[in-house]
Amino acid sequence: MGDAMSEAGRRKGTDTREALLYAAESSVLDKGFAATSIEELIADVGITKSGFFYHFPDKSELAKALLQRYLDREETLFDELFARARELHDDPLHAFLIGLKLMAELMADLPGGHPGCLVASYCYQEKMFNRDVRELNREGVLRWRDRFRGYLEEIADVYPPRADVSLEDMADMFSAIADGGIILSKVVRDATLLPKQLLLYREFVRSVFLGTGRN
Amino acid sequence: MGDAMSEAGRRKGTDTREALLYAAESSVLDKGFAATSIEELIADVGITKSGFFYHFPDKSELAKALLQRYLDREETLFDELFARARELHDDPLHAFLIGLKLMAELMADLPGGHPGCLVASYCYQEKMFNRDVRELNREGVLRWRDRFRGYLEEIADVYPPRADVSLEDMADMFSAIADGGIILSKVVRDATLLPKQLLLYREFVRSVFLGTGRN
DNA sequence: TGGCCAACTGTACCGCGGGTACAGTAAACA
DNA sequence: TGTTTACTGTACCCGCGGTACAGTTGGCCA
Repeated sequence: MGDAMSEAGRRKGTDTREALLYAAESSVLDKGFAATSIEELIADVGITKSGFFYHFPDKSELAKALLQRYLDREETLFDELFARARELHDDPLHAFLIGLKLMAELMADLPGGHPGCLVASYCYQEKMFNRDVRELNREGVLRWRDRFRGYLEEIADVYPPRADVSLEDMADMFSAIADGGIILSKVVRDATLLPKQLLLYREFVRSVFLGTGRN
Repeated sequence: MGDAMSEAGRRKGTDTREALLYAAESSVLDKGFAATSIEELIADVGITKSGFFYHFPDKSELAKALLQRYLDREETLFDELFARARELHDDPLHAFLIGLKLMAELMADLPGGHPGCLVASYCYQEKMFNRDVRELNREGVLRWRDRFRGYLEEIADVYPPRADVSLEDMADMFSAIADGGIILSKVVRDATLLPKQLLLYREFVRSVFLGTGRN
């Protein structure tokens, strides 16, 4: 497809594997896992069917590797983004708000809009996947929860929050808003909706710890 | 499967069609549209392949009918729920907050948790569907936006909101939270997460129009 | 009573794609 | 020189979407 990471200068095994995963990811996000044919992937990458089965014993191993790669990438993205935010402001609340702003800007700058979240994609095809993959998905979301709960608890030590909101639920809310915002953007075909939702979440966090400046 | 609406006392055409849609919906939400085989549906319903193609010229017509039916059902659910809320309180803000509470309770009472949102499912398999179906999906989400924006504008006439939040974005936020909350609940396998997210959205709406009681 | 029509069944067939099973090979490395 | 890595080539099975009809059955209507 003329994409980066297609047939061009490869060779050397791990590159082919990486190219398969790259091709598979966009196809899975567009059509779903079941409709992503191995034949299509090997055509993109320029190998034979035997070549595919050399790298992945079956299609479910592709699914697993794909999700693992996705979760790892998200993890390092969050690490880098919130580390950068912390460099820009030492206060945990303002650092977090800066991090959310950076995230919104990042999402706004994606050329064709956000390509989609593999966790959500897999969620709506869960019966296609074995226990391993489903557990991987679950652990991924729970790691996001832990990360954000950590940030929020650190904030709550400095800024006592309103009593009646659970920090765990607020942490989960980020995942919900992100996944929901991606769906919104994709279905309505308006790439600005995802960053707007992230900024609304930011507003909510602000109001919980700083108040609305009203009443 | 011993479900309601399987082989039992049917006959008479529209019932068979309805049974096919019923069987298709749960399968699509579990495995995705592509992995939902016609053979599986006709086995559930107890007809032959020819019988299926009598009701739907091809699989994509099944997809369309399925989504249409889903959107209609959601529409009447929202209508009834917020009409009931309006009966319980005449003030638009408090009626809306009651409506969100009712919605959260409804979601909490679903036996096996929320089965999933077809809009989200289709969104992650968009390339499988033709322009008709994609447009139907888009219009469905835009109708949700209009509905909630209507509620929020009515509220804003009485309770001047904080200047820096867009009512349209807040309306979209409901869809995002609902779809995100469903994904959260399904992936983590904790049915309480969806109602919790809906109540957090309720908190946000409250704080925007009534303030947090802080600062 | 006859005829029409809706709602199917039955049969037969095509092509694609996932998956299996090997045997063979070219290049890099040790 | 031999082994390992990363493949290619060939051949084949089966499930499933989809096509194409011809035939059947029960109910309603004239």
